[in-house]
Amino acid sequence: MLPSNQPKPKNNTEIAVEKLRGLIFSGELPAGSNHLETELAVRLGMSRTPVREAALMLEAQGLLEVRARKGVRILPVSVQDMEEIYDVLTALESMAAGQAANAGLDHSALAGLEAAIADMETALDQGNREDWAEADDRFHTELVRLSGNSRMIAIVALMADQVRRARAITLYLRPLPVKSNEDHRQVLDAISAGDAETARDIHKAHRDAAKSTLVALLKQNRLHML
Amino acid sequence: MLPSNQPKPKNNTEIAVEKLRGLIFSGELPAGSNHLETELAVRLGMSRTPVREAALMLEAQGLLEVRARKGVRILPVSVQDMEEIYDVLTALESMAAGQAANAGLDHSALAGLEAAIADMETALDQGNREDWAEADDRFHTELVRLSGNSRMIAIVALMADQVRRARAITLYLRPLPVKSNEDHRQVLDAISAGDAETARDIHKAHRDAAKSTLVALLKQNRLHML
DNA sequence: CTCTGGATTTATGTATACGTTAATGTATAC
DNA sequence: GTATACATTAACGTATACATAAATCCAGAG
Repeated sequence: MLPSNQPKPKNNTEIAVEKLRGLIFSGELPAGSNHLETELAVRLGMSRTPVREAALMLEAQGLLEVRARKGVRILPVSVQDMEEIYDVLTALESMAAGQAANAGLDHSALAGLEAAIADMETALDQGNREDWAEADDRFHTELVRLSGNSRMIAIVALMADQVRRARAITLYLRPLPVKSNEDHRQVLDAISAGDAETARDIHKAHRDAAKSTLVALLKQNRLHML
Repeated sequence: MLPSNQPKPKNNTEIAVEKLRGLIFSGELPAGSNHLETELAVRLGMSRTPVREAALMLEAQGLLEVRARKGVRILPVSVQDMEEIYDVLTALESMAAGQAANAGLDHSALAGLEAAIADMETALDQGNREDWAEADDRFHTELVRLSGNSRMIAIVALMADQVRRARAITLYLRPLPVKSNEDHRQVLDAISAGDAETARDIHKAHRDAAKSTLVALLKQNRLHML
């Protein structure tokens, strides 16, 4: 079978999950806002059943909250939430970096990381923060993907989702991430060299620094909720 | 308000989640088995709607799979699954151990860990594997609880759920966990001493060893699926 | 005897109706 | 003027009916 790029037929519940995620990330359903199931059903052009099922799934993913007679509430992300999420990401990604170093991956297997770093550098030179953020995200996703651990991949994706809005806001508040790019390069070098401990340690330090920077930024700007 | 031990009123979906979890862990719904929604609804004494919603939630938790026209399938846990889960637990718990060491916790805050270790030692002396497993579980849960990271706590609980059946089976196959108890004690000592790096490293080594033991045991006994 | 095509069955996916319950608003008593 | 109790309302939780699509079964041809 040829690689089918056909969008496989999805049921309405899956469609509702995707649409709601889109509405949340785009800010059309802002953090803290409440929405009745009926209202969302009309908006998505389907009945309450799939909308309700989608809401329950998104609740499990930590994006919203289903409350009796109050509708679904889009969960805001507090500074404390950000700290929690960064810690989880740090723990999992650092392990992934160590495992990648131990896996003895050849050059081609590391091409994804290499490309992400190159793109980050290009974006940085051009001062294009959006592109940098995309490539940075790609680096972290790829790092975890190399672990081959499906649970790790899923958890990291979930956590990344939860901070997506906050990152978009702080993207233009933070200093240009020059140090960050150096860190990424060092992590890749350690993985190439098969040095698991260095890969782990550098990545952990990188993430911890990113967390500190972000938290300080949020507090400076009085952004306690996002 | 006095501490209300009244079981707070739960809706049928929550009840269905609990009952289904119970049926899965008890083995009444064995790994790999398929069950129609209607059938489960009759069994739980409610209509399909809450059963279906519960199934979707349990699917998000990785305990089963909802397939169109094939009913829900209780997911078996393969050796590879166990490896993945142990790696996630290792990463998160190790970080938690390090954070606990850095938190400067006093003796009373560590009482839970202390008690768990004491219970493990008692159970070991008596050769009571069930009690040992319970106390071991408590140690790991408590370690993560000390981090105060609600996401970490939730993820660890989820992962622990998925290996619960497998652990019950291997509990009587494995050698008596003498080394394990020594490890726990060392982790607690490092936390007490505020030595984050040692706490992290020892705990990681402990978990990695546990994973190796378990995987070897499963393969020796041809238990590829649980 | 095997394989193919179509009819049939059946379980899910979805819509909808209804009961339940909590929130809101109003009226009355203090 | 305030507080309380009751009526009203509105949204969810649940049951159920129905549409849809896949799996099964059977017949007929090769």
